[in-house]
Amino acid sequence: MRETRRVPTATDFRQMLRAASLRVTGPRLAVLSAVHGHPHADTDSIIGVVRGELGAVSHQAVYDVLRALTTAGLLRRIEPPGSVARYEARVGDNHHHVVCRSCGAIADVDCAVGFAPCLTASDAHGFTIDEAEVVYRGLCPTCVLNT
Amino acid sequence: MRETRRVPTATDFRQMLRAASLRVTGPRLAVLSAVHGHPHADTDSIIGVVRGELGAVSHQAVYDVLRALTTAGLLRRIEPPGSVARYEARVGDNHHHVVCRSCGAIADVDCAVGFAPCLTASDAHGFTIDEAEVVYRGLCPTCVLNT
DNA sequence: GCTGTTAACTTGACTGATTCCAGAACATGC
DNA sequence: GCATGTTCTGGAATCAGTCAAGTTAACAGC
Repeated sequence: MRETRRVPTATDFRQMLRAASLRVTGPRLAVLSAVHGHPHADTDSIIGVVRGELGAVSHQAVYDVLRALTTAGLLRRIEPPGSVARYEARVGDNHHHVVCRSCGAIADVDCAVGFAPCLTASDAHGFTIDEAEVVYRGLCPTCVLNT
Repeated sequence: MRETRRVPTATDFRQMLRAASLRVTGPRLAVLSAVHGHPHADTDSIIGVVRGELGAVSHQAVYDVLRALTTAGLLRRIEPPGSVARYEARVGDNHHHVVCRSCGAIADVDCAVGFAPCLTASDAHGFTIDEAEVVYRGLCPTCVLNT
């Protein structure tokens, strides 16, 4: 059902940027790579990873790149309640997240109820709904053990 | 199915506070009243409403009261992505929210799929899930017209 | 009703995430 | 190569929310 997700190479990243008509720069490649390698990482971690790879990069550049890549659709920004913004590289598939109440760990969850889970709200007050984002809350395996 | 929701009086708020073993103070009554009267209001609006009623109240007091009432279960804190924290007085019933992409308006939505909508995630990575929060995104009636 | 205890409020400073700005550096089309 | 428009740098600003110390006031017990 799910083929092995090949780890994208620098060339892949390059092509993704070109396809989005964005210039290919060091910070952008590094950010793309960092997010692919560290799903659900917050901005600060990403800055750390990028700096580890490139040396000195301003936090401003990372914020800028993250926003550019997000609006270009190469990244997805998620904002779990009680946490700072995080980014992930899985885009385009309708998946959601579990957040651990205790340690804040995040994992991906494919929705069980098909592709548009709760899109059929009973009474939407006249809103035109086009997306439903689900955040599950609970305890991760580690925290369950330490209860 | 749904009886008329009586607007709570100051006496009701008083009793709610006592029931939660919280002291009855002016700021607390004013905050409770403000949130009941302005659902989905952000902290700043609540501060405004409370000051309009009581005169000078420190923002710290309002933050403090909001947290106390939230942990006591009298209020619910919601954090829509891209917006600051908001509070509402509907607690205890499993309902969700629609957020307008354009103007940020928020409305309540009762979940269509019963009482525990998407709690059955297909693969929860070993997480023990106990709650699902759904945020619908779309356009409110007003913004649909202005498209 | 008075009083002591202790929770709640005030004041003011502070943190941490994010954004804005102006100038320097750079990728890319010609 | 060169011009040009975008991107990056560094610093400062903003904004929601938190911390800490001291003062005030709710309310339980007399």
